[in-house]
Amino acid sequence: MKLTANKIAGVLREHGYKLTPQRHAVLKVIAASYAHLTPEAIYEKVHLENSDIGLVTIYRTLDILRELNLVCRMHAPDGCRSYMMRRPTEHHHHLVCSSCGRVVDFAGCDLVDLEKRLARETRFEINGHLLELYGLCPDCNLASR
Amino acid sequence: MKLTANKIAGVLREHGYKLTPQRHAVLKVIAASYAHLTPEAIYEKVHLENSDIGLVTIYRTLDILRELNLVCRMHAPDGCRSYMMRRPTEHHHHLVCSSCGRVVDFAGCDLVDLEKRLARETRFEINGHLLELYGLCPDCNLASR
DNA sequence: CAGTAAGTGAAAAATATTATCATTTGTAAT
DNA sequence: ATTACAAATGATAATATTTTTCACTTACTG
Ligand SMILES: [Zn+2]
Ligand SMILES: [Zn+2]
Ligand SMILES: [Zn+2]
Ligand SMILES: [Zn+2]
Repeated sequence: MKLTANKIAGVLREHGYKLTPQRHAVLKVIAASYAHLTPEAIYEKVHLENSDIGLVTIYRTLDILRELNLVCRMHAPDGCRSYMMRRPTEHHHHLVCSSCGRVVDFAGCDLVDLEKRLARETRFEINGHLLELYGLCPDCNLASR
Repeated sequence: MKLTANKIAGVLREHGYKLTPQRHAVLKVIAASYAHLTPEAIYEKVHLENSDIGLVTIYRTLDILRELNLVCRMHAPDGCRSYMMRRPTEHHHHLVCSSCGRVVDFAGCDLVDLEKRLARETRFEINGHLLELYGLCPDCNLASR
């Protein structure tokens, strides 16, 4: 995981944002996790180390991290708002374990043919898509036998 | 649109639900629309004709209609909970106009190859997906020039 | 070290959804 | 038709989620 404090500071400053301990704490929690996390979950994890951060700041920070492409906001099987470290820089999607929340990023969604076909058939101008795959990760799958 | 009152009544009764005027009103509003509607929007439309239906009943009714596969619950570009008449009976997805909300259903999402590849690579047991396409319908596209 | 704009926390407000409960009503059996 | 009763409803309250406001604090600049 190549997310040095320096790099974060750089990205924030580049865009005129200050590097506050709160922002650092939030990013640290997200960077440490390979599962998606809700704002509430992030709040709780942040609190274990740093108990004077308000939930509001979590929300505000997440908005900024999202804007700077440092995190992905995603739709989990059980909720429409959670966040992940953004690890691939290119267009990608998420395969999510509905039991433990673990996420595997994948590229190559390859919807262009479908989109072309539909654009032709419907005359829509298609400009985006939402795609998430759900399932059970190997660990949870074994555990459930 | 082949949604006769009789047919609705039948589906409801088959599953032990009563056919109330409220349920009929909700379904009528949804059946008349080719755009996705939020619970609030449905509430407002229902009220134009029938002002004594509570929002709670809208929610309850939508749950049931969803369970009976009479409506689709979907993710719109601007919100994670809206409803559409379910017109195709088979597995399908939605192409949504982000300006007017109009929805075109389409089948043939064809994610099986992708899912197979990922199942092999990740050892996940994949059991579902969320897919919505977004764009501008021909009318809104023209209007925006 | 200031000076200052940006950031923060606490609280309140705005939204969205679900639960509770007394009353009403659709249905089916008289 | 009348009745019996489980199911459904509306009003209200409760819960949950997200945003706004504002006085105070702090990270950055020079
Ligand atoms: Zn991602
Ligand atoms: Zn994609
Ligand atoms: Zn549909
Ligand atoms: Zn599909």
